[in-house]
Amino acid sequence: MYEDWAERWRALGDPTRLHILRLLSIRDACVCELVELLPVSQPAVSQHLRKLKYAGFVRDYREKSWIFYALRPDIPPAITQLLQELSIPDTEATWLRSHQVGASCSVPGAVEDDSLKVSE
Amino acid sequence: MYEDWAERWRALGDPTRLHILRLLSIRDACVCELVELLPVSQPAVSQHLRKLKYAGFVRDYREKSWIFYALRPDIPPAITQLLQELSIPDTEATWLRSHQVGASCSVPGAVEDDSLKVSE
DNA sequence: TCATTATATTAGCATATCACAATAGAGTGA
DNA sequence: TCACTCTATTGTGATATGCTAATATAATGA
Repeated sequence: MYEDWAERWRALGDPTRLHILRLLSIRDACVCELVELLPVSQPAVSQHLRKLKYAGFVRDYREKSWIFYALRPDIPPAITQLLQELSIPDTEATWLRSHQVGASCSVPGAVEDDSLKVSE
Repeated sequence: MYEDWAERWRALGDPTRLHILRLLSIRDACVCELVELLPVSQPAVSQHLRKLKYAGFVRDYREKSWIFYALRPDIPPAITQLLQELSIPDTEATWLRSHQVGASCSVPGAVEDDSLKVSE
C-alpha cells in the first residue's frame, strides 16, 4: 500500500534525476541536450528519464528528430516547491536559456555553436 | 550537490519507512511498539529508524526502558502534507491511540493487553 | 551484581540500482 | 532506399539496499 508512494519518492532519490528535473524546470529539453549537460552517458540519461516518466514526473513528445522531455504540470505543488529549492549552476541555466531548443545536437542543418558549451 | 537532497528523498523511498512515519504522525512510539505494528523484524525496524533519523525526519529520546521516536517538527511542511495523504488502517490508528505509551512491551510491571493487538 | 528487557549492530544473503559499452530501433532527408 | 542521427534497450559488473539470524550493548530492577 505504501509501495506506490515509495516508488515515487525513490524516483527523486538519485542526484542525477534531481539534476534532470531541475534542468527541466528551466525549459523542456531533448535527450541530447540533457546528455550534454549531465556527467553521465546517454543510456544512463535515457534510463533515468524512463524512471521519471514512469513515476509521473515528466512526459515526452517528439519534435523533428528529437524527443523532448518536460515536467508534468500535475506534479504535486509540494514537490515542485521543494524542487525549486535546488540550486542550479548559472552556467547551466544560461546555457539552456541561450540555446535554441534542439540547436545543440548535431543534426543536419542544426546550428553549430560550441562557444557556450558547458562540458569539454 | 544534489546528493544531499537525493539522500533525503531516498529515505522516503521505502514502504516500511513510510509506514513508520505514518505511524509516528499519530503519536510518538517506542521501537517495540513499532515492531509489533510492522511486518518486519526488530533489527529491520531499528535500521529504518536510523536512516530516518540520519535524514532528519525523526528524533529519539529515552524514557524509562524505552527509546521513543518522534517526527521532527522541522520537517518541510510540504513533506508533512504529503505524508498526511498516506492512509493508515483503522486498526493501527486505534491501537496506537488506545494503548498507553510503552504499555505494549513486556517490561516488568507493564500492562499485559493483547486484546487489541494487530498482529498475531 | 545478576537476570531481564529493549535496542543497536554485525554478518550474510538476495535483490535492486546505477554506471558504461554495445547494440537495436526509429525518424529524417538526400 | 541509404546513410545518418537520436533515443531506447540489453548485457554486465560494481555497489547499495533490505531482510533475517545472531550477537552485542545498555538500562532496569530485584
